[in-house]
Amino acid sequence: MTQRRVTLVDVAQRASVSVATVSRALSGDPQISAATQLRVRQIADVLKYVPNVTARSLVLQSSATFGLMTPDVTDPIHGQVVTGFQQRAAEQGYSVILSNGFRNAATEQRALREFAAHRVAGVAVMGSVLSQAEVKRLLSPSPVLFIGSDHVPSPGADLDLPRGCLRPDDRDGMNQVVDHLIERGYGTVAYVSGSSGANQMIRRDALVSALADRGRPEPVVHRADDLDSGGLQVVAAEILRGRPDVVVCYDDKTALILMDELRAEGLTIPVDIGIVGFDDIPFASISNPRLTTVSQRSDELGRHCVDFLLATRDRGKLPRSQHMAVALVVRETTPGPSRIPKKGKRS
Amino acid sequence: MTQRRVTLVDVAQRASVSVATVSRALSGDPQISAATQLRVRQIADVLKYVPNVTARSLVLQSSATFGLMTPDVTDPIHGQVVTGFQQRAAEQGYSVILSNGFRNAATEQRALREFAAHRVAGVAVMGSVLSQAEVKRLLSPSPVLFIGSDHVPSPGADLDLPRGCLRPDDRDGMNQVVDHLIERGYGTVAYVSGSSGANQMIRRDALVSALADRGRPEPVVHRADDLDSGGLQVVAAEILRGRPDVVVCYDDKTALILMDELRAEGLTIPVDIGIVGFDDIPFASISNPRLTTVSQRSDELGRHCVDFLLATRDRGKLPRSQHMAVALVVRETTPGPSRIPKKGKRS
DNA sequence: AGGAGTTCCGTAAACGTTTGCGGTAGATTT
DNA sequence: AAATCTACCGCAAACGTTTACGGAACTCCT
Repeated sequence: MTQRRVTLVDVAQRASVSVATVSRALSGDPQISAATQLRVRQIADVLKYVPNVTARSLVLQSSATFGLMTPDVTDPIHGQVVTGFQQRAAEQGYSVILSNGFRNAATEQRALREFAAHRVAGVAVMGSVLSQAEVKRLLSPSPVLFIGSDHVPSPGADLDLPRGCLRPDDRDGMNQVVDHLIERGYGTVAYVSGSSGANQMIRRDALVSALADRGRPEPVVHRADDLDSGGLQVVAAEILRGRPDVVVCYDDKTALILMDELRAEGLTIPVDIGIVGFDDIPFASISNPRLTTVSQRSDELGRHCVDFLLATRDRGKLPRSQHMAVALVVRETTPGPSRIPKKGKRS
Repeated sequence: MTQRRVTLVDVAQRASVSVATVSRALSGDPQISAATQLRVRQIADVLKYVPNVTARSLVLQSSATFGLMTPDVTDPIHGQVVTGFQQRAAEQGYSVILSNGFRNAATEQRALREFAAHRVAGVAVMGSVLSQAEVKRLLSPSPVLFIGSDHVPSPGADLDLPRGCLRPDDRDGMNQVVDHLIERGYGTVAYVSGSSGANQMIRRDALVSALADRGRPEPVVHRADDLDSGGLQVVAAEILRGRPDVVVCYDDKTALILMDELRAEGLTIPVDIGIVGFDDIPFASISNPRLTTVSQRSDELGRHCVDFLLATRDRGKLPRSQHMAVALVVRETTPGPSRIPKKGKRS
């Protein structure tokens, strides 16, 4: 804390060259002779020189830093995205500033302002309660990428695709789910939404479309706003009254909590009722019974985000919005309404 | 991307004052008249001025930024610490750069160097595979705080306490666990370690001490290095042979996976065997059966970390190492060896 | 009326980099 | 021997802040 950190001038003095030469030598500028480069590098090494990125950012007018805002890293699905994002960013020499928005407008605004103050090279936002316009306004002119947002073209539209959104292919996922449900002989299906705003609607709509496309009756949808404080308890009660054959949930977290509530109500899964989740978080594969869900490579999504941002830097504008591939993974919570699950190894 | 961002100069020109005045006005310096302050603030507002923290950091020789290195945010327990850390940091006007070390020495070194390059105001490190000395060396002179490390005084020592470590009170936790186990009539107990290095030893030692203090036989300890790729499968097989009454696990994640493996082997929990975890991650309370575990407020731990770091800034040296309070929460996996669990509401 | 205080603001240096431009020395050509 | 070229390197400006210091204008006292 007290001693000064070693700077370029220290290295320069020790090497009897100018700071310019040191800077160039360390960056491998061919203008500097190989001999000098080596010598400078060695001296920088023994002096334990660490470049000051804030100074560098200042002159370069851009910091090798990305901002990443999530509702809450505690959620496994967010954690995976964050991990992938940070990992890929590090590979490309970028740091990432993390901020939790907690689905609170004021907190999110503060977080985005913080990113702007840091002059980040780009920002990825997931599950914001703010409008995309406001987010862009706060961050401008840094490129922003929306993870799991809805400005993604429907299969019909082709021209003038929206840009800067990345989300799992809910439509495909729900199609797979419904096909599976039909094959297993389920009749009535219910849907229970999670807590995140616009996000869940997309997924819900994907389910109702999938059902409709196959001539199936509409699902009854239950809405749970507050997952953590017993919001699913009332949903469980509703479901107990309705008694659908299977309930598909907004995400695995919702599904897992719901399973607990349903068990508390005396139901046994999957004998009395089937459950399907979405995301395939790690705990989905070790729950009891193991959860059938649609798997998305969230870490890949995170990694892809920084590639998106990097491409923006190179090409000047954000790439087109994209869907990430998903895949249904059938486990133990959807054996078919009449079949009794058999104990055994994992799927 | 293309347009320039508004700086102090822009505001100064518009307000017909000097940049110094603008700077002071925005920071509420009493040297500037109230009238001028108001006017400057308004102009800064309409111009949407956002201060450039990299420039500020450069002149202040310290960036309002903390570094936080975790093995992997995907782990819920780490996610909670990160969340608490970031939240408290934001409250204090600090940003946090997140980096995953993945328990890989080279990756961790890169991450720490990155922190040093950012001239962070402090760093919190959890679950590193590097030695504390090396971490300090890489980061010097920034203060470093070790989360879950072992330089914590044993209850005997009092003088010259080590500094800069924060971890849950494993000893107290394991005492509570063992008391509970005895009360419930468990006889033989096994321990299975997780994957994190020095960390798990502390917890294991806490368990064996707790057992020894109460005149109980030593636990047989199983070691699982690789949680994700079936490392617990062989442990489950071992346990099947040993058939202890109860197995206490390094953490909830280990416990939950082990439960799954044990079920796959045909055991039913808790009738055939009891399980206790550590951490009380969210999924511990909704597993089937619900996991009894010792709860630590990981988010509080994270928050406390930034207070630690802040205190270091003010007082010049790191505060003494501390234990965080923990509390046993009894749920359904330890009803006693003979009792059959009854269905019902959560504990 | 002149000096001392007070209040308010501007000047300029500094933080550690990067990089365009110019310069020097030696080598090569005329 | 003068001129051109090449290879290497230094000078200095710039990035956007903060803050010590000085200075102008005004008030108040004697």
